[in-house]
Amino acid sequence: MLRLSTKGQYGVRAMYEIAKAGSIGPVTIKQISEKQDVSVSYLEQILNTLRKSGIIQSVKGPGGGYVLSRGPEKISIAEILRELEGPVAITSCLDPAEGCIRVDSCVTHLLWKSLGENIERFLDSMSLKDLLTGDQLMTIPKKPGKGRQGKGISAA
Amino acid sequence: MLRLSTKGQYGVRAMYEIAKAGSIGPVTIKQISEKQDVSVSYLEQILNTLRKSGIIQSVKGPGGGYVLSRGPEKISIAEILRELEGPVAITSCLDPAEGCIRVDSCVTHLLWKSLGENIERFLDSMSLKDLLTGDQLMTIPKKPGKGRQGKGISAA
DNA sequence: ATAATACTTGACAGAAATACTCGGCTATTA
DNA sequence: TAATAGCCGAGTATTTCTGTCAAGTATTAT
Repeated sequence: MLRLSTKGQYGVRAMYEIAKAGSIGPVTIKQISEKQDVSVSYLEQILNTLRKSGIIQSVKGPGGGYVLSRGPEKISIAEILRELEGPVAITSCLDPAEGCIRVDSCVTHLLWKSLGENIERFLDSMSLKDLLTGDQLMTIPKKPGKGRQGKGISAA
Repeated sequence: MLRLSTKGQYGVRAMYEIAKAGSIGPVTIKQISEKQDVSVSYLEQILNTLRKSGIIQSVKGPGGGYVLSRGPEKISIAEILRELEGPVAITSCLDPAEGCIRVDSCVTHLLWKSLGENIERFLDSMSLKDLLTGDQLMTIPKKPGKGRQGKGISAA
């Protein structure tokens, strides 16, 4: 349940590649395609959306590619996903584009709303920078408890 | 993004109706259908799944219907959704039924894993009982800040 | 017994969303 | 001016979702 579309996933991975290049220079779609194993065509579509939102900028011509518009610590995962997939909307009721007909009579309304807020809070708190510095996290033992686990993972 | 299927939503609403009847007696599919405005056919499918998982029991014949197998405080929303939609799996990588080919090379793996755990913790902490006693919550003012907001809504 | 009630099961079908591909165009620079 | 690299919109195959339908089984009131 609650699966993220590939578009969102690829988008974050693409942003990671752009962020990783950092000050080295623009990253081409082809490079991202090879490193992340996603087709050039599909990436064009994804990166185009992200460019229009102002989160990245493109440089045309030879030596061109994509660069971040801001520092990686100022770009949240939430922002990337929101641009590609719209706002978090557990139910159509909670989708600002659709609206709810029953609101008050729907006993589960608040439940889904809370869950959505919980998720957004998590995604807002995670930045591209966290992804960059988090490479080491990959080697952390399966069982949580020790080591840094990223932020925003507080429970009830 | 991250929408829950109607199956899961209807499932929770159906469970709510069964829980609400409580000790009064079994609730028929027809009653749930009318109160929650979901077709009988579709509910049959949903309730059958929930019955097989042992979360509810059916009583056949006239005067029959469905009853909870345990107290509403012992049935979490997570359990209901898991039966109907499978485990939380933000990406196919994290779906136990599919598995991940890249695990270590996938920089976003831990990110999605943390998000998934965060969501599960939330859903695990919410029970049917919370839904029952939460009717009053519906009238809480739109802006959060005051009043009880349910549990598990802690931020980073 | 038997009729009425109610759950049980599996197949199937239309709609919608997803996950891409394709072809041609525009801008930049060596 | 030619090569590079992004820009753009339409189109399509696939999958998933969201349900419907029909025939069957079990139980109980009368």
